[in-house]
Amino acid sequence: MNVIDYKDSRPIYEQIASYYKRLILLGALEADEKLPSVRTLAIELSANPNTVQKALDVLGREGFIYTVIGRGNFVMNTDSLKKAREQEIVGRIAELLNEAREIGSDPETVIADAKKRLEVSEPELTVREDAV
Amino acid sequence: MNVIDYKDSRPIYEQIASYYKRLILLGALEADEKLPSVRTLAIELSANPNTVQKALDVLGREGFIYTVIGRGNFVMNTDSLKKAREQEIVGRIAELLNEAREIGSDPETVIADAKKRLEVSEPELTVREDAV
Amino acid sequence: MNVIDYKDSRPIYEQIASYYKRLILLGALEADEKLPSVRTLAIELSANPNTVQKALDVLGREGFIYTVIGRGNFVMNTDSLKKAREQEIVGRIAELLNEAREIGSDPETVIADAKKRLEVSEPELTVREDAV
Amino acid sequence: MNVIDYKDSRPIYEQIASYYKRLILLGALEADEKLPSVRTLAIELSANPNTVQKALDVLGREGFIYTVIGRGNFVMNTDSLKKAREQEIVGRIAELLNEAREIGSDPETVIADAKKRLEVSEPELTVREDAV
DNA sequence: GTGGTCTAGACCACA
DNA sequence: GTGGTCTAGACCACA
Repeated sequence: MNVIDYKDSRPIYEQIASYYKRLILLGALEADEKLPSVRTLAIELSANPNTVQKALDVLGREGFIYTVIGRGNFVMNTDSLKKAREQEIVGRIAELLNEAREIGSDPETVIADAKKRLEVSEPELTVREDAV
Repeated sequence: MNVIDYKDSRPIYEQIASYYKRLILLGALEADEKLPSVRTLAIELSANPNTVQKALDVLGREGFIYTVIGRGNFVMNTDSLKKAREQEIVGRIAELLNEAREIGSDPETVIADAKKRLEVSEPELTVREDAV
Repeated sequence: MNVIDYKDSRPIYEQIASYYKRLILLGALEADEKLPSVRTLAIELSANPNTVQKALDVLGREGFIYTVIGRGNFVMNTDSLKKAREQEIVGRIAELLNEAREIGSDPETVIADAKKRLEVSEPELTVREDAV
Repeated sequence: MNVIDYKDSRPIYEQIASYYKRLILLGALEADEKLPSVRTLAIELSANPNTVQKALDVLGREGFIYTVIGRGNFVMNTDSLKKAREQEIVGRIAELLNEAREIGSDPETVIADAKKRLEVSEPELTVREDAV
């Protein structure tokens, strides 16, 4: 699988963890779904089993999966995870807006510019723009 | 000085570089102002001169300071640096908003929540927005 | 290996970096090929590991190699690097021709003289130009 | 005078030497003309007298000026200097063209591109192009 | 094993 | 005095 990007400066275990965080938050993996074994994942991802184990440790520590010894790793229910991540995002954006203001940029302008860069994904809206 | 935080996972040279980037972008240091010498900084920051040197290398490479051998390090003009940083902030916020949308959060709500967390500094403006 | 020349006024780390830039641009090292480890290179080049590390930092920063911690340093794809270097060469020659003109030399003569000094490698082509 | 550029990475003594080399090769200073004293130059250039002396040392060593002890520094006759510089330029261009060829660029294309970047300075030619 | 960081201390060019 | 380079050697994160 093309999960690991060697040109990415982040460590491999973190890339793997990020990949699964994303799948879980997006709902691509359901709550209580079992993940493949460490060995299987290592083969699928072409990574060292130690590295995969470290990624799973991170996912467990951050509440994305839970482990049942002897049975495997399972996906945690994501509702609270989503809320937590949303709060992280809110906090991070607030920090960035503060910094922007500190260096003399108007937060509203920054927000407007950021919105322009949002990937299009609301077809109705786009259509209506065309209709005008 | 309390610039270095050993609990911070970032390397010391990067913490020092970040600290000065911030001072420079905020305008706390003026263009062409001379920084303290490497040796002086090392003492002030309780770091090794080599580590300070590495931090200054980073700052030089990224256009925050320029060096005159035998004279010292000087602060670069920050106009273009500020614009570049603003663009970084815009891009980062756009990424975060995209991620929020992916996990099912409304970008507008996220923005509204982030604004609430902005350090208060322009109360009248906020009030007038409500009044409109 | 005879990479380091102590009579050369350039620092050792830069000589090492230049050496590898050349190998990479010439295609002597292929994309994604692994370089020897820092420690191995240090022994081969008779330099200190820190110095080798600094050379690799330069190569990484300038886009010639990428690093996977715990795995090693790898050669970057060189297409864009070659184009960038070609543009550098064009710019440098333009500067030199301007200077030649300023001191009263004819740029065309200078170019013709420079061509005569090109290492011979396509004799037929030169002959045919004369024949035209 | 605006000879020294602190943002230039070259040492100050070299910037001063370059400045005078240029003036001499351009003919702006005539053969056997006397240069101002070290002290005077130091003031005019806002530089340290030691630094000015070092620049003059370089100019003397490379044959651009000669010193009469107790009388001052004088400009050398520039004919041979110009020829030497022209040969340096020819050699450097040849090196660059060789390098271009090594990385797969066509020397003729490189030359053509470099010519396009030459600063315009031959009005008649330009006019004729318009006339065509 | 592999790269990255840091300290300590020496030595050099430059102003 | 000021910055830049280099060696020696230790220690850490990562795979």
